[in-house]
Amino acid sequence: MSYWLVKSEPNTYSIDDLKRDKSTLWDGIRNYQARNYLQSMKVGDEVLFYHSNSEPSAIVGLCTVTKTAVPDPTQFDKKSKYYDDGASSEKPRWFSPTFKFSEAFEQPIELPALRKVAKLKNMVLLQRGSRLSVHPVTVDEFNSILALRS
DNA sequence: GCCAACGTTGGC
DNA sequence: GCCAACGTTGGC
Repeated sequence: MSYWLVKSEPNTYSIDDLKRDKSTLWDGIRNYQARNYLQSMKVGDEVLFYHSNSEPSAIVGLCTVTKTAVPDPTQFDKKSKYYDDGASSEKPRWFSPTFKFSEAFEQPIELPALRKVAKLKNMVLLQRGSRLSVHPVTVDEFNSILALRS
């Protein structure tokens, strides 16, 4: 099993939206490295849900991969802001797994708190200038983060 | 709102 | 294939 972290701006799609929807297709990702990670997600993988551009930014919950990636339908939708001219149904470029809501933390684990944890100092999220919106988390990092839940 | 970091685009 | 210009992300 693998562990991941995904970012979302809460005014775009929040953990509460996922809680309400119960399950969601993770679409609209337009970065190749993030795309490759989305494609390698397996059913049962655990995914930390992070609110970016938030006050404060924080890890706010947990979800689970319930379906491996399929072609992201928004790349074919001319009306979508994620439409991609260079993608076709024969040659899709972007892919989306499905996540199921698992848990919303009672207390979000805020970015400053994460920075204080020695074990997390190498975490991708905390690297200077890290903008990657989907990335792997080690099992140690994952467990350290869950241990911070109150 | 500012700006650093980084990815992408396109001219050459 | 280089690299300048530009766009986006995201912390502060």
